[in-house]
Amino acid sequence: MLKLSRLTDYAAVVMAQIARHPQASHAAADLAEAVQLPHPTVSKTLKMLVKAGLLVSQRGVQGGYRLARPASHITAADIIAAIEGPVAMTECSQAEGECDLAATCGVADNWQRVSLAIRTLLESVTLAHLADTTPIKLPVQLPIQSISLASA
Amino acid sequence: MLKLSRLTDYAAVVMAQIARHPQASHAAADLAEAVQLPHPTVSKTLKMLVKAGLLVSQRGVQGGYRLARPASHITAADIIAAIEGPVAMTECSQAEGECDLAATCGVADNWQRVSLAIRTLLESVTLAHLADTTPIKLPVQLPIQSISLASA
DNA sequence: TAATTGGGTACCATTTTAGTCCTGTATAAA
DNA sequence: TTTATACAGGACTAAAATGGTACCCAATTA
Repeated sequence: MLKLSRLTDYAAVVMAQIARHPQASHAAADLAEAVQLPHPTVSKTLKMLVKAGLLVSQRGVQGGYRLARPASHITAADIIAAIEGPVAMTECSQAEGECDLAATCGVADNWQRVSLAIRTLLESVTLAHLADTTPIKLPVQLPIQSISLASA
Repeated sequence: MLKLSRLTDYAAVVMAQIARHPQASHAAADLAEAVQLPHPTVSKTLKMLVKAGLLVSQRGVQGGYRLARPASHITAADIIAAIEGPVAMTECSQAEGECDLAATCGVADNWQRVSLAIRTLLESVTLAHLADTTPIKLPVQLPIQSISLASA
């Protein structure tokens, strides 16, 4: 299904929540309340986002989390990578060494191109887009079609 | 990682193998040999592809598998869906009923737009592309960029 | 009728994921 | 300096998904 993990979903929701009030410091408990998810789980997610450098944290009274940089400079790919690791479609596309089956595979190159296209797409969607409640109007039909046609 | 399952990877490899010899009937054992994967696993994958309507099978002596339609009319999205179910990024984007958290989610709409863009991309890549050993040249930089800009 | 080849399904082992909890540490206010 | 607050890090468990195998049945053809 090419599905995101549930934690990644949480991460996006939480990041969006923070992005809507960028000047404030957000405690984990407050965020959990705001998005109606269990505190420990939200907390775990936040820690991962800090480790990935998307959030900065402040301990102690009045502490909490803030964006590490403007929402327009944080991409969907960043958020996904923070929770799930590098965005890649196949195992061989992230392994260092060659895949044992490279000789008989025959699709590796083109899969990687598709993977790259998806990554580029995800890098072009920012947290600012996601946090905005007004829809992004994606004119997917035409530009995307042109990608496949390029090979024909 | 937005990664495909390993079986999906196998499916793509096997489909590409069949697509390169579209007129022949391919027995599961022969395909397993050709792609250097265990027979039972390849067999399982083939059954899923038949059930999804991407391959047709013939039992008995000289039986085997063939493409159900030309490789140019089978998409990457078809293959992924055959193994993993419908292509969707989030759980809520495939569930019938509303998500309980819809009220506090705040990113649902735009995630779905991203999901749609990816699906459209995957639908634009055909098995003919994947089976071709010459690379598809994807000019991803420009057209994809234009998608995000459309919201700005 | 016998050999071949796919269909369907059940099953198990392993890995991944989700979720919780506990202990430690930094901060700020009293 | 003490104390309450809030994050850091990691261990741990339970549940689910995944990968892989095996078995028996059905269809086809020689």
